[in-house]
Amino acid sequence: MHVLIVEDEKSLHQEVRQFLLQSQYLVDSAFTYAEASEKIFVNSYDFVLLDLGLPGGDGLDLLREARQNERQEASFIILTARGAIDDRVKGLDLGADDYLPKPFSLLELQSRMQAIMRRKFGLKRQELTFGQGFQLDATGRTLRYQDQDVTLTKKEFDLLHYLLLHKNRVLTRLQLGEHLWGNVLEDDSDSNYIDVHIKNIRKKLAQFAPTHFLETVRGIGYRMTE
Amino acid sequence: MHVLIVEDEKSLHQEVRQFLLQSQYLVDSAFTYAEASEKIFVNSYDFVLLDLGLPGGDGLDLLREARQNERQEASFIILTARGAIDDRVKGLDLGADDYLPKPFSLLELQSRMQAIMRRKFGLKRQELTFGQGFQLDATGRTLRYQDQDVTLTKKEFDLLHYLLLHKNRVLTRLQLGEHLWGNVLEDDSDSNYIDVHIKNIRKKLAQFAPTHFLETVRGIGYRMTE
DNA sequence: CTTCCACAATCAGAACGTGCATAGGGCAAT
DNA sequence: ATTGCCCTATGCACGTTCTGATTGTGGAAG
Repeated sequence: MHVLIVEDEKSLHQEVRQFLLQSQYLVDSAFTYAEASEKIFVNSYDFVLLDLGLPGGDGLDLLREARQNERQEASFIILTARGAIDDRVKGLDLGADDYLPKPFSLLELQSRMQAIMRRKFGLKRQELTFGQGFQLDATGRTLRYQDQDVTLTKKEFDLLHYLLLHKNRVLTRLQLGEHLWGNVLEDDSDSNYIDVHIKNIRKKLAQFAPTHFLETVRGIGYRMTE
Repeated sequence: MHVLIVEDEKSLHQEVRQFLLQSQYLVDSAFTYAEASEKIFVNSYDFVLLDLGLPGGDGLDLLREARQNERQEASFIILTARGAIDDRVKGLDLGADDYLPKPFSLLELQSRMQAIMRRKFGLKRQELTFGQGFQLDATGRTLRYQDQDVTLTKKEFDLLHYLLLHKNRVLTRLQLGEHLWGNVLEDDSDSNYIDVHIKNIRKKLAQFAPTHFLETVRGIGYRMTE
């Protein structure tokens, strides 16, 4: 799931960002109207969290713009201090998916996002399958092989999940470290804890089926294929 | 992709450098104003990561200088202590491509660079094709011939990738050495490790199709054609 | 056309680096 | 106090990269 946060107030922005990163979203940031406009145009997001009081333009215009582009499938959630019913109505008219008045709790944000996802994808959960018979349920945090449960620890699950979200891309140890451990500015390249977790994951999965889908890319990192 | 890091604070510099190297960028370094100015003038970069608080001069002057040189195509990303809004505005006015407040996450840096690249080249995924049926995916670090995987080692992949990025241009051993090994100006012409790698690449590719697209240019270096 | 030389290609093996396996200690949750 | 998870440390094995010697080749000069 790819999310764009459009919010100029730095501390709030950072807070939301951090939270979403921890929830396994891929997060992108925009602080101004221009930045947001460009990113929405260039990338494709699943969600756009949109603050209305932006420097450089009215957030609602962004929404309008985006809705005119039919290729755009992002769900917009409007964040604003203005409790103004007016904005709310306009926003929803223009096709916003939900509306969240500031201040809001991160948990509320999360539950609204999940609600939208349910709406969007039916009642279907976020399920990722791989390697003939494995099925990872991100919301229930379970992994199944055919009909048997596979128990993973938290870190193992997160690591596998993250790799799975980026199927067919090589992820470096640094990238993994940053996402899963938040090592923002640390260089523990001398540590091998990621390797150890990978090894443990492989060991657990190998009880059920060969694990060639979880590849080592020598000198770079790891990759899930298929 | 060739990046110049301009940052006097050593540990941060090193960190970013390490990360970018691992992300397959070609990295060059400058610690002072003078050093940076010279390197920007002499070389051509795709990105310049520019710290503003430099010994020997104001970083913004560097940006201004560079922008006056129309042959200069580098994208500038400004790195500076959080909250200096003034600098930010000035930087963007002068034509910086993006702005990153310290401290920043390496992933954020990467995603911004990718965003800029998308803007610049309109690329989504870096896929390069060559020689009737070969397809190289830079993000997944895979090479395919029709539907079969071709496995290359790290150096082989990087070398091929680099040649491919400069299709139809002859690359000298010095250029290749400089970019792939960071041998800035060394006359180790007595070593033939590049030839060896070329040979190994040819050997692997030849299993699938003739390799006339990878040419030797006698006395100069190598070239990918088509 | 032949000779000759500089440069490229090839090859084997040495040196190096990286990932894997394993074990154990610290720490948090219970 | 006990359990289980996460991280660290270490040695090993293997794949990768580089070296140096040798063979092969294109092209300029005679």
